[in-house]
Amino acid sequence: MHKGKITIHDISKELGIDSSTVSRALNNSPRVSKKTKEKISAKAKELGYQRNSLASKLRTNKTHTIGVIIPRISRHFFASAIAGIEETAYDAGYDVIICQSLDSYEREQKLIETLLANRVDGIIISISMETTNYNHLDRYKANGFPMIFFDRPCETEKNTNVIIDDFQASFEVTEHLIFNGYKNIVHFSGPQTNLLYQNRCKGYKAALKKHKYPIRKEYIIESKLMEEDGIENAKKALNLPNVDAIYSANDMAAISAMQYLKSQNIKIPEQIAFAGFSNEPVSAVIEPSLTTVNQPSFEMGKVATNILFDQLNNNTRENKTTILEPTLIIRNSSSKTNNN
Amino acid sequence: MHKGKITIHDISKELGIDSSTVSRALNNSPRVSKKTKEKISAKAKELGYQRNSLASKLRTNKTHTIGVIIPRISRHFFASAIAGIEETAYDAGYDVIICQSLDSYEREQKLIETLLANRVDGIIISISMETTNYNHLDRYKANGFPMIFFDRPCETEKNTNVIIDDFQASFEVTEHLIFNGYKNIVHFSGPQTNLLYQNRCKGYKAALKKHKYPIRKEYIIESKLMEEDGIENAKKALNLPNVDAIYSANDMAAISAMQYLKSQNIKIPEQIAFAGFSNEPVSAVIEPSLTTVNQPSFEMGKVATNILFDQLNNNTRENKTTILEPTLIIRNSSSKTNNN
DNA sequence: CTGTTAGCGCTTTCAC
DNA sequence: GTGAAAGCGCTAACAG
Repeated sequence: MHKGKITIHDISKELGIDSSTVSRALNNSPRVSKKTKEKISAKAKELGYQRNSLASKLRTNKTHTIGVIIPRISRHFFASAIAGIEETAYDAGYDVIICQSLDSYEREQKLIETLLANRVDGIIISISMETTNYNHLDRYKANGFPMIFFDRPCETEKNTNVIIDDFQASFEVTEHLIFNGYKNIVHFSGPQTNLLYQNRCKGYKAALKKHKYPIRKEYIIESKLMEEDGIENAKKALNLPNVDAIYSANDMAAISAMQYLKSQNIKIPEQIAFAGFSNEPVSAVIEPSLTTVNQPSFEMGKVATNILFDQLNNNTRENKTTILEPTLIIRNSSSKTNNN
Repeated sequence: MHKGKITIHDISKELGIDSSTVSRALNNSPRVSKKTKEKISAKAKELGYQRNSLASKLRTNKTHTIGVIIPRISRHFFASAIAGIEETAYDAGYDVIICQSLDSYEREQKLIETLLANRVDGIIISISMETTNYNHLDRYKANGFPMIFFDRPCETEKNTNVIIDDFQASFEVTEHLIFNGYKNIVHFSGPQTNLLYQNRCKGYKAALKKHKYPIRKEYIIESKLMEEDGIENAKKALNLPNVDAIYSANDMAAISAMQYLKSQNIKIPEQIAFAGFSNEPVSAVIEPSLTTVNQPSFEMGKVATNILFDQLNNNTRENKTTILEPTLIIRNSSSKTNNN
């Protein structure tokens, strides 16, 4: 019986082979004979040897691990992005550590510290909505630590971002509503702390402007990304005159708003048409007529990871911004038929 | 300028203080004077010192990290359980590594290897649906490595499990349907590889038996936990005569089945009543009349983590099974009114 | 093909 | 209150 963990030295002693050879064998070095390898791996299995990655990582100064920080895993968009990240990473022999910031700046900061203390090789991050200054990031970027931002852009000139063209997508979905006869389009926006919601808001305004529709401040309803917000948003929208369409740039608000409207027996899209950003499969279930801009979440994850690997392998750190194409999903014709 | 990472030795040299003192100071040891501590932490900040957790963990043989393996983060139940785990762990100063098995046995095995190689202090796991033998777990449990199973029970006599009483919950929801006048209740079940779905199935049968209703094999429809399965399930159910209620023990199947039925304009619950397990908030949105058994996912996470900490702190490994109470949510009266 | 040796960055006795 | 020295488990020159 052995107390504590088995090390290569235990194998070494039992076999009378030096621990360096054991190490090489276990790493499948070509410089060890097949016979020795077999003996060693047999003994390793017998003793229940379990490699100590910490020691290995410390020694080699390589962890083969990437850190991922996202607001919440429960959001479909992020869960799907993670799937893309993991697939790409695992294929390349990398491990992935997933962390949630819960959209808290403080937590985000701590997570970055922890990931760096654990010497991850790079970080893929979608910054929290509370994050308005980037001091906690600049320090590491200055040292050439690879950081890839996705979904929520971060100073696009100075960083590597993987995003969609939020302005354009927002413009198109708004115009889609206009083409279908809707005039009084409420916009549910998100926290204006981040470029993402700023750009979506700009796209909405630009579409209105192009078609010479008025831009009314009270028609732009801002909120956080919480489920509760949707109900508030819906109530506010109902208090406005003549609303015939809602374009929500914010999944959470959209879904819970629809839920609320339904519970009040306010039908969608007969009285109100919904359109908006959403990767939540639920939205289609709640309202099959919903028009949505689906972001390529899985692909985003893959692309971000590949860019990170590029940077790691070629030791480059260029700050390019990659823009992916979203998909406008028009589930059925939701034209406005009655002109009241 | 310094190339590479700053270590305590860099601070030590710059200050002419031994690295052991630097280490003590950085760990806030009471055996270092306040003045020295201040000097050291100032210099650390100045140099951009970033502690190397790997070295620390290797040396102390303590990682203050727990591993969590769940099938998928995108499932609301698991995302919520993770929230409970993280909250408890962070409060205790522990880090959490989240991994998804994607319900693959092979992947689960590898993840366990990786977590153990990284010397996590314990693992909280909800085993994959493909997992039918526990060899990959027994080896570590035999060594006294702490493993807490939750949601999906694993050999309850031999392990520490945190579960709900699936039999009882299933019995109650089935009986609830019976009390409301439903007679021909289809049961959507999950993979029979795991006790969980076995027990839910038994509960269903027991309720029928108690009320002297026939148990018909074709009324029990088994499937995996995939979204696609729901559609198949729904089709199968529609082919059966006289179905007036469906009790799904499987969230995914339930949701996509409802989605399918809706798309076919088959109304719920007028022709068919649904009831079942679900922590997905969406279910309430899709069908406000749905009766569901909600599992205390967040609490499960907290409880599992606390049990793990108990075992770690008191160095005990008793195999008790903790049974939590689910909530039967009856959203509105879904009695069968017409007796056709 | 295998052994010797040094050291990754940190903590922790043991001295003083 | 601080320093000296050893070592966690592993890998990687360098020899032979």
